[in-house]
Amino acid sequence: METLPIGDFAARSGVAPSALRYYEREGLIRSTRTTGNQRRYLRSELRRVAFIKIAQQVGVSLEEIRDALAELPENRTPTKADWARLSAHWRRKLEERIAIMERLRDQLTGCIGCGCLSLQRCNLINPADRLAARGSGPQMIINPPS
Amino acid sequence: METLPIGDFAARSGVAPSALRYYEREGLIRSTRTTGNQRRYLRSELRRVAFIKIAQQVGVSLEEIRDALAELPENRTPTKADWARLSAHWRRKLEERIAIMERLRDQLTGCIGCGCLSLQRCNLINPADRLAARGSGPQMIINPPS
DNA sequence: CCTTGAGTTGAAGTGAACTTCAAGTTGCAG
DNA sequence: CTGCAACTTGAAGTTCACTTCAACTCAAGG
Repeated sequence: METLPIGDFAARSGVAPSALRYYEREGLIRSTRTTGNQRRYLRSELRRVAFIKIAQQVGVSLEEIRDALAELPENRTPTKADWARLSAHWRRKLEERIAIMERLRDQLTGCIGCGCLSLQRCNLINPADRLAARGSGPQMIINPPS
Repeated sequence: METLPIGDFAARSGVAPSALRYYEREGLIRSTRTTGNQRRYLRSELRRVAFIKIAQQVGVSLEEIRDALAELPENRTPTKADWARLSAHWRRKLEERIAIMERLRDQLTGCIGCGCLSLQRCNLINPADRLAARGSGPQMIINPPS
């Protein structure tokens, strides 16, 4: 089966070789090795990298992405159906996130204008159906204590 | 004018005192000092913190947020009009970002299913009207080289 | 007045997601 | 076969957005 060395794979995926090695260490992607220990990537791995990049745009951490990718079959190249199932899952996450941002958009001007931006009662804060934007950052807004 | 010590201000804003000191060092917020060198915050600073938190949810870096806040008047407490102008600007950013995520949502399943997720020609990649999701991360997707 | 909780500082630590570096190895074009 | 770009590794460095720590000072109730 045709494989790509890391430089070509990096060029095709738009991800730096160093990042690809990092992803591999973190268990997000896999590669085979030549007899001389150099990485060779299956073309199907491109789809994994694409998924990683898309999930990152949505604000998902590599750890969560790894967990999601773990649902793909280990022993065979994932089929369209495998990918479709996974992407349906992410579609829902994406929709949640879109909903949050739409609410933010609808209320931003009003809230700032009216001065309710005291964070106490404004519904920009503490939305029940939040989706973590980032692992770090001001978790209190989106993930209030208690 | 009535001011709040850092603990109270932290409680009301939902941001830890350490983060507030950090924001001050970075020039995002300001405080006055007591004779004994303790910080006292104007209530109007709460609005700044709220703005910071909202912008962060949208995926904006503190540096960009600082630059945006720099447009507020230095010498007087910002009025509703000042805030409205600023928030109108961010509303547009938010709308761009929502549009990107909607396109992502509409094409995710199809793209993954069809295999075009090779990142070459799929329109999930290299959208012309991107908005940086994060300062770090895979800028190539959203900010392709050359 | 005195205690004690709240505040002060600079410096160092954290975690995520990488990148850079040094020193060495591999693979292929000529 | 040789030369050189591309590859390998582990370790250390980077940026962002904070947090934690140590050592100290301030403010307010009893």
